Amino acid sequence: MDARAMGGNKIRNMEEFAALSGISRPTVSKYFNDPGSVRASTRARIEAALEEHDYRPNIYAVNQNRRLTKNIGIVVPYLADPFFAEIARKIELRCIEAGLSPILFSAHGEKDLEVDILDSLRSMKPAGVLLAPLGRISDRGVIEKFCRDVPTILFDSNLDGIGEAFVGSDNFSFVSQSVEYLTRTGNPPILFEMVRPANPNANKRRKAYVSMMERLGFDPQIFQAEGDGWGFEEIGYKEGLRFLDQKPGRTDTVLCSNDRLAIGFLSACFERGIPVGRGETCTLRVAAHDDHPFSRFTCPSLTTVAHDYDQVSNKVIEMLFQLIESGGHFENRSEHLYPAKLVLRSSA
Amino acid sequence: MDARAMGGNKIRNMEEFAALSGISRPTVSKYFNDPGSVRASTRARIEAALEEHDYRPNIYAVNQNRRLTKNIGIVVPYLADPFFAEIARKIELRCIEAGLSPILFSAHGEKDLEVDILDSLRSMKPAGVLLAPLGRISDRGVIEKFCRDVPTILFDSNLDGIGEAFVGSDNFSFVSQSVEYLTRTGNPPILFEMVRPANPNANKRRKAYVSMMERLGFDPQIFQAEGDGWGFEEIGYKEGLRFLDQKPGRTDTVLCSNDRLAIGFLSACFERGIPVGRGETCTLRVAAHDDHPFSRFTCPSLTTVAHDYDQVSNKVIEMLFQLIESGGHFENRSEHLYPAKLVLRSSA
DNA sequence: GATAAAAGTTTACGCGCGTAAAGTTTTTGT
DNA sequence: ACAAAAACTTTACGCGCGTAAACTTTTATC
Repeated sequence: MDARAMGGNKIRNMEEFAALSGISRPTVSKYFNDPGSVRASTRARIEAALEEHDYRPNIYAVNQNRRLTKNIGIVVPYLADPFFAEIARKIELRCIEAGLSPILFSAHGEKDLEVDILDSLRSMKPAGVLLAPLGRISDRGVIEKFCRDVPTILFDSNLDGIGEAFVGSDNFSFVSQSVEYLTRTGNPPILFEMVRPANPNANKRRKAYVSMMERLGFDPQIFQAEGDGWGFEEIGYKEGLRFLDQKPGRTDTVLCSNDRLAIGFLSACFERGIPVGRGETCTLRVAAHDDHPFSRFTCPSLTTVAHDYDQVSNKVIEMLFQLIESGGHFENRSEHLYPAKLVLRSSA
Repeated sequence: MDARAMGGNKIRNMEEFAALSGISRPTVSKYFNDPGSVRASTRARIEAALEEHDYRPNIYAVNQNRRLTKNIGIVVPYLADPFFAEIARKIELRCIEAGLSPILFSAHGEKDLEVDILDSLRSMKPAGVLLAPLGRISDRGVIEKFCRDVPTILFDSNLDGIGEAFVGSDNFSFVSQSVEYLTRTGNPPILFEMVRPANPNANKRRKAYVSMMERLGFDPQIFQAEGDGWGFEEIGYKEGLRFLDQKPGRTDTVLCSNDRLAIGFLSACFERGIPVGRGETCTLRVAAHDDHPFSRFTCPSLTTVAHDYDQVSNKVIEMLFQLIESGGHFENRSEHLYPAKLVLRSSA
C-alpha cells in the first residue's frame, strides 16, 4: 500500500504501467500520444494510475518509432546577446504551452558551431526548426541543404529563398521612423554602423537610411566602425571615441545601426564629457534601433525603435504550427515583416 | 559511382553502413562508441566510408540502449541575464570539446519551469547535470530528489548538502575586497541590496558586508530595495531614485550587491544629475559585484569585483568529468569556492 | 432493446542499435 | 615461425514503444 502510494516501486516500461492501470498497452500508448483520443473513463483510470506511480514513457524509445518527434529546434546566433535571449525565451515558453519540446542552441557567433548544430538537429528528427542564422558568415550551402531536409522557419535575419518562411521586423520601418523623428525635431543624422556587419539586417538598415535621407532631401553620411565579431558594445565604444575625436561630417546627431553599438557609443560620449540628449545644454543627440533590454538604463536612456517582440514571436509560433500541420512544407515561401515602434527616451 | 560520391543514396541504418564499409556491424558500433577501441586499419576503412556516405547513428536508438547517454544537462535560472549566458557559453563549449552533448535549459526565473526541466532531464538519462538553481524560490525537495537520481553538480548558487559537489565564487572574497577598497580610498559604503534576494549569494554577501564592516570598526548600513523577480536593473533604478531622494544613512559611497542592480542605480544617479566617480567633482562613489559583461559600458564605467569565470567553468567541467568517471557519485560532497578579483573602473 | 459505431483488447512485428557468446582471423612478442 | 593475445565476424537477443490486424466490449442512436 505505502510502497504504491509513495511511487516507490519503479516502473520499467509501459507494459508494467498498463498492467497497473488496468488498461491495455496499445491504449495507454494512444493516451500518451494524444490524451484526447481515448474515452474519458479510460483517461481517468490512466491518470489515476499516473498519480500513484509517476511513470513517463522512455523518450528515446518513443522518438525512435516516430517519423518526427515533438522536438522543436530553436537556433540563435549569439545567446549572450540579451536580445536573442529574450526572443528565445518568448518562443520557448510558447512551445511548451503547445506541448512541444523546445531545444535551444546558440552558435555563439561561430560558423562551425552553426553547422554542427544543424548537423545534430538533423538527426533529432524535429517537428520543426526555428532558425535565426548568423548571417553573413553563415555557410549558406549547408543551411540551404538543411532546410531541404528539415522543416525550418527563419526568423530575425533572412536568407533569400531559404527555409519555408521568414518572420522578422521591417528594417525600413525602423530607419524611416528614426530618421523622420530626428530630422523633424532637429538635424538629420549621420549613420554609425559597422564596416562588415555580421547581420544582413544592418545592410538593409543602411539602404533604408540612404533612401530615407534622399527622400527627405538630405545628404546621407555614414561612419563605418572598424571591428569584427559580436562584441558590439566594445566596437561602439572604441570607434565612438574615434568618431568623437575625428568629428567626421555631422556631429550633432548620430543614428546607431543598433542599440548595442549605441551602448558603447554613449559610453564613449560620457568619457569625453559630451552631454547627450535633446536639452538646451546638450550638444549631441543619439538614437538607435532594436530596443535592447538594457537600453532604458543607458545614460542618458536611449531613444530607439523597438521590435514588436510579441508580434514576431507570435507569428513565428503560428507559422511553425501551420508548418507542422502542413506536413513540413509550404507551397509558397512567405515573408512576414512587422513594423517597429519608436520609443522616445532621453538621448534624442 | 556519382550517386555514391554524392552521398545521395541515403543509408537507413548501421547494418547498411557496415556493409558499405566492409566492416561488421558490431565493430562499427564499437567504433562509434569509441573510435580508439578499434584497430587503426579498420578505423581508417570506416572513416573512409564515412566520408562518402555521411551516415550518423540514430541517436534515439543509441540512447535507448545505453544506461546513460552522453548528454549533459546545463540548467541556469535566467538566461536573459548575460552573466548566465556567458558562463553557459563557456561550459557548453568545453562539453563539446570533450565529445559530450550539452543541452541548455533556462528556468526563466520560474519555479515551475525549473521543476519541469528537472523532470524532463531525468528521463533523458544524462551522464551528468550542471545545475545553477533558482535559489530561494527553488523547490528544494524536488531538487534534492532529482540529485539522488541523476548525477548533478551545482554551480553559482549553493544548496547545502544537495548535489555531488558545488563550484562557485567566494562571496566573502567579493565583499571583503570591495569594502576594503572603498574604505581605504574614501568612506565606508552603505550596502544596496534587494529585500528578498532571489539568489542565496546575496545573503552571503550581506553577511560578509556586515562582518567586514565590523572588523574594520564601522557601522554597517543597509538599504533594502523593494521588488521581486529578475528585473534587477529596473529595481536598481526605481529604488535607486528612492534612495537618492530619501538619502538614508551614508550617501557618498554605495556598494550594490550585484552589477545589475548597479546598472539601474547608476541610471538613477544620472537622471538625478548626481556626478558619480572618484574625482574631486563627484559626490557619490558606486561599486558592485560580478563584473557583468555590460559593466564596463555603464556611465561611468563600473568599479566592481569580478568572478573568475574561467576558473569556475574549468572546475565545473573538471568535476563533471570526475563525476562521470566515478560512476555518478562522489564519496564526499565537496565545495569549491574561487576568489574574486577587484576591477577598478571609474565609478569608485 | 436492437444495431451500428466507437473504443478497447490481444497478438504480433518492427524500429535501430548495444551487446553477449562463440568462433575465426590478424597481430604481437619471442 | 609459433603460440598467445587482440581484434574481428557471425549469430542472436533485448531495449521500450508505435502500430497494424483481427476480434471483443462498450457506447450512442432511434
